[in-house]
Amino acid sequence: MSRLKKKRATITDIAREAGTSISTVSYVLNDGPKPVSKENRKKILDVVHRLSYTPDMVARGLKRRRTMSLGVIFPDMTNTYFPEILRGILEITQHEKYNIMLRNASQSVAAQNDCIRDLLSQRVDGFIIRPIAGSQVPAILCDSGIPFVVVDRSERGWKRYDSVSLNNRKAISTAVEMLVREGHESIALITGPRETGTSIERVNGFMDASDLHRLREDKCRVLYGKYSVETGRDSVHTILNENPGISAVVTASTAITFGAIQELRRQEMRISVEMSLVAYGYSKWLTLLFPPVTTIEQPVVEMGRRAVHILLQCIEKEDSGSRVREIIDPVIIDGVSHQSNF
Amino acid sequence: MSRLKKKRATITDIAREAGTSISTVSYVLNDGPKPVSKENRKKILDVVHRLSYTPDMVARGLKRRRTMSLGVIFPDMTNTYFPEILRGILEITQHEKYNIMLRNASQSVAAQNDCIRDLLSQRVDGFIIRPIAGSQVPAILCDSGIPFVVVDRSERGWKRYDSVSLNNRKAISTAVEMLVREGHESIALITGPRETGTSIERVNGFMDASDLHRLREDKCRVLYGKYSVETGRDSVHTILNENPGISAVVTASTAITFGAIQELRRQEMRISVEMSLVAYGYSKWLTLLFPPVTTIEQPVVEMGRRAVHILLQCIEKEDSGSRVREIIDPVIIDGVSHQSNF
DNA sequence: CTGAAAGCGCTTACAG
DNA sequence: CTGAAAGCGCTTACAG
Repeated sequence: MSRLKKKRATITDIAREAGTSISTVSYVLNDGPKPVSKENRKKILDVVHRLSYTPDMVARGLKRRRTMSLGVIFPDMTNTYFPEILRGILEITQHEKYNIMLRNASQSVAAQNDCIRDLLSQRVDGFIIRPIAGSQVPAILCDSGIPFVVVDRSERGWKRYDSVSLNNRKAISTAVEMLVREGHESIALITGPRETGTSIERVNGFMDASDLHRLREDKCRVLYGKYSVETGRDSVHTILNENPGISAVVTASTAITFGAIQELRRQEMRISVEMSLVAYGYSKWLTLLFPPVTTIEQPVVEMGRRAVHILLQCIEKEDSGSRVREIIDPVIIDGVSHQSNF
Repeated sequence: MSRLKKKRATITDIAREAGTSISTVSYVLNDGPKPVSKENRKKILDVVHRLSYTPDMVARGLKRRRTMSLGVIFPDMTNTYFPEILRGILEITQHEKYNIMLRNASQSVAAQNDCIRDLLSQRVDGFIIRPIAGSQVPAILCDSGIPFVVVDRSERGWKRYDSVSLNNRKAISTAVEMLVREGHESIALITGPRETGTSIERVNGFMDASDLHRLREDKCRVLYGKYSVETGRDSVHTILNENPGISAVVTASTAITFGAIQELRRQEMRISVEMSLVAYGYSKWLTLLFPPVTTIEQPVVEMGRRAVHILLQCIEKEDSGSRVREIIDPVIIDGVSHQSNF
């Protein structure tokens, strides 16, 4: 149980034991850049195995000027949305032998800058960043010359950089269309803050569909709030009080959806019967509610995967090529038929 | 937009510009181990700022033999349980200026070993590991002499090491007691695999309470399955068919709970009226269901926090001191009163 | 208070 | 096919 740090074998140990130079050891460890004779290779590999040698990636990183690690910055960690993106990121990075260094910017631009500075100090090879709402691209990030890709938002200055985001506009217009097709003419959208890019996109989607199907403006309604449970709850409350004609609701985030359902149940409104609901969100729990809620799914894991792909492109081919701007379409999950998947 | 990697300033650049030796630069950067004159300090700090120098943590890590990073290994990432633990871990590590290197062991012992080997190669200063169910402590981990702490499980060989886990036994007995106090005498527990340590603990908790309150064995029932939605669904189905006398259910995980609720709703059983339910789980969504479900919360975020604390103790004070074995008590969340928190 | 020098564990251009 | 040597960017014991 002693915690004495037994010193690990180094390339020098291997060389000594195998009776070669450290260069030769390195050549076999890296399969190059020089060839090594069969005998030496075997001798070296034997020793490597016997001493259970693992190369020191720190030393290698210093020498190669490549750490094989990516900085990942999210505005917070309490939101379950970000762990989902992370899952997608991790899936690819682990496969590609990259490390990620995760940071929480605590919803503050200052903290976000600290994270960037810190990660620069760690010598990450690239960044994946979900910007704080309304923030500008930090000078420190641009100046570094390190490639980065923006996920989930592309507002303001960020627009000029590689990014991957969701097709929020199409998602909401699809939701509305589904309801129209079911015969609804009086539909409400519950969405986030009025000024946020993502919310504007959602409202545009709502407009697209209501224009297309000539829904009467006075029979529809957009309610702004936050992407939160409270907003879902309060908005449903408002709708039931102020707009009794509304027969269907589109909820623009997972949290809003849970809040909305909660309030509908509390008011003993039977979902799908007295009030129809289409949810835009990502939580696997969402599809598990009963009665099943039709969900337009945010492919949030996929967003993480794509971000890594784009970033590794930038890092590995040093092409300062053209900007990549991916927009991921939503996935429609019919509440009822989806049940069988679980 | 050119991606030419502008070479970063090094300590040598700073020394040259400030007209001092690199030693002196290092002394001010580290506030020691030698004192530096006011003038030199100022000159150096000016240059540091002007060149926006950030120390190369890779080089520093190599020299200091300390990377300030912790390896974190989970058996999978699709389960939303692990991101919650991660959140707790990250909260502390970020504050303590540690990095984490996250790995997914894909529910395989072989992959788990690969992760350990890999992280050893990365020269992490310690490990936090949630072992694969039923796995033994990998020799490679013990032999490394690197400190580690086990989270969430403490079966088999793992028992001998620092760990932090949940008081699953107490959680379930508490759940049962709450139901007994409400007058229930015929209670079912829906839990995970019969052999797993965590499941055994839960069943023991169930026994504790039913013994204490002299519940008749033939009126109660324990249903084994997986910690999954399907198990929740199927078990409720079974109970309703085979044990019509049962008036209350304790669900032993979040996923089981969602499955159970889904099935109860589908069968049009009114929760709390025709069937009472106490859930053991962690998802914030859980408390948002309506009618509100009384929840025994798994303090899963706290588990992450504690794990880091213990590990940093081991790393920073090199005491090969006695084993730490923390067991975290559950938190009771009364469904109804909790509503106001959102 | 200051600095020259060794060294952390690697990679690789260079010479043989 | 092999190896001696320089160097990646730091820290720190040692000497002054």
